[in-house]
Amino acid sequence: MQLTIATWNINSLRLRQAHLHKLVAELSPDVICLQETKVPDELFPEGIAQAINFPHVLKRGMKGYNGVAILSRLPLTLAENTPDWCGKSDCRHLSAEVATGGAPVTVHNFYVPAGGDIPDRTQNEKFAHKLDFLAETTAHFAKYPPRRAVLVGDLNIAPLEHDVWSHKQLLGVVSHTPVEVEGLNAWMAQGWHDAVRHFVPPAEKLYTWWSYRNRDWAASDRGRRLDHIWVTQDLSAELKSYKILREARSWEQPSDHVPVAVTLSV
DNA sequence: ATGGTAGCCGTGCTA
Repeated sequence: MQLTIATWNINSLRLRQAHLHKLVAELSPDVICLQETKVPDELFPEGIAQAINFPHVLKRGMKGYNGVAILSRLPLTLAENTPDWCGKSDCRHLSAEVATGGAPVTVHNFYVPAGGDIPDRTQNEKFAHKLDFLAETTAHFAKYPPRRAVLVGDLNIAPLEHDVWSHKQLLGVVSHTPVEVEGLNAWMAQGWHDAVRHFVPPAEKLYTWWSYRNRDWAASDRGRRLDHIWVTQDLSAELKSYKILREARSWEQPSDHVPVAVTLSV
């Protein structure tokens, strides 16, 4: 069967429930991974998953910040005992097994710390947290090599030169600094393959996020590719297509991120 | 070099 997995930093699930209908119409996903849901589990709007016919829901949310969720058409089994990253219990990761026609597929949904403004771990503890988070995920997947897995999320790093609108101007800006890129690449090297760059040559500009702090995001087009989909090497030959839903940045009261999806045979 | 906007919740924090 074909499996389509979408990822989206929705920046408040309760505020943008209606957008999920559009996401489903445009991408026809089987699994939707959300970040920055910004809703505690007890206030999670269960009705929205029913309304879009995604009966299987896992969520890990908190008040005000962060929060991740997985909505699925296919049965999910929560992966228990995943690490408490950096000991913060701050709702940045959910992992589940998805029941498919064939063998199950493991999905990881991550929301990596943004890292604050100053790219120096001694001056900025949020940047230190981001680097520590990358080191922990790298060590985790080195210890437990992933198989038949898909990793998605807002990883808050644009690793390639053409994942940002200006490589030179962003080299010192958090999300594109060499130390972050090195950390992300070390993580990816633990068995992962970039499923979107699989389809798009590195010289081609590719963005999934455009700042709110811009009067005309489309005209200036100062984007970054912060949202990613990776697959394990055993699934890379099964990749069929990808889509970045750029038009979502123009939806009414939009998120600053747009959905990304990949389809593979499983 | 600076400021710009958005969402949550309180008059600031995080992105």
